[in-house]
Amino acid sequence: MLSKKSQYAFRALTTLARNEGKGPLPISKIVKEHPMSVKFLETILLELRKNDLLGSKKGKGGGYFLLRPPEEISLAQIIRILDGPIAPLKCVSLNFYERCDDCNEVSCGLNKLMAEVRDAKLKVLVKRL
Amino acid sequence: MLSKKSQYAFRALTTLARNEGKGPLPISKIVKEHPMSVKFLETILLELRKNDLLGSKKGKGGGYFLLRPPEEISLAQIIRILDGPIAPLKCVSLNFYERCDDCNEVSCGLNKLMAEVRDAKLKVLVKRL
DNA sequence: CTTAATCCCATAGGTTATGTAGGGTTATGT
DNA sequence: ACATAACCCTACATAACCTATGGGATTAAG
Repeated sequence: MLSKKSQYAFRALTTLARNEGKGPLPISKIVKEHPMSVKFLETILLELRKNDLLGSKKGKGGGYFLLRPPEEISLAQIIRILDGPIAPLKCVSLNFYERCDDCNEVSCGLNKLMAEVRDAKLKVLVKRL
Repeated sequence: MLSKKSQYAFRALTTLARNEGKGPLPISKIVKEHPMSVKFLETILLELRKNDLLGSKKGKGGGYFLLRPPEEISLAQIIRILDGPIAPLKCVSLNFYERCDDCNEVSCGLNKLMAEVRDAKLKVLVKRL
């Protein structure tokens, strides 16, 4: 299940994408379009900024803006930052790999399937915003 | 991410599938093949039984057994019972549908994508065990 | 210089999910 | 009777999730 974090992030980013090139957009404006907790959105955008997806400008006239063109931003990136791995198991994750000690990765029938799931999900999620 | 519940269930079910037709298999035997908490597995198998995936027999010589041929059992069924919806959002779930009030389902760009993700996942998960 | 807008940061609470553990009850075959 | 095994209830520790609060730092504009 997609977390609210990622859901809200998706909505905020689409708004930011539509605002592309028009300077920073403050949280207050984003919330006007998508009713949600301002404080919660704040932490979300902060996290996206720390992961170099967004830039920000402080003070009056400040706000958030995309650091890359919208075409280069995908849901996969958002999810990886806010929710973690796309793969259903760490042992088949591309970006969050961890060895699993209770299944040997060679013979475990599960990780084969989960790798397929990962690829299937990715094929959809890498589409641009 | 797949829960441990579903992971353990998968392993237990493959063992039960291999034991098909040879009568009930007790938890003690399953655990011998897949080292895991007996108590935890107990609750898992119980849940699968309540959802008509498994049958059980008490007492000496008792244990668990599949209620259907292995070919008719898929990971999708296991996940739905133990982890819930396959779809990343309730509003696009086939088996756990719930209206979402903060996005209107017609124009929300997210649920379209998530429906695609659901289908992509399902295509893999409906394969037989 | 003052004010208002805005991002920034830390913390805390309530809820739910997760994984584990203990103890006792009931049914069954020998 | 006895041993085996499923069944059921409770409790707990940890983590994740979502929201809320209070303040601090920075900037633009008047």
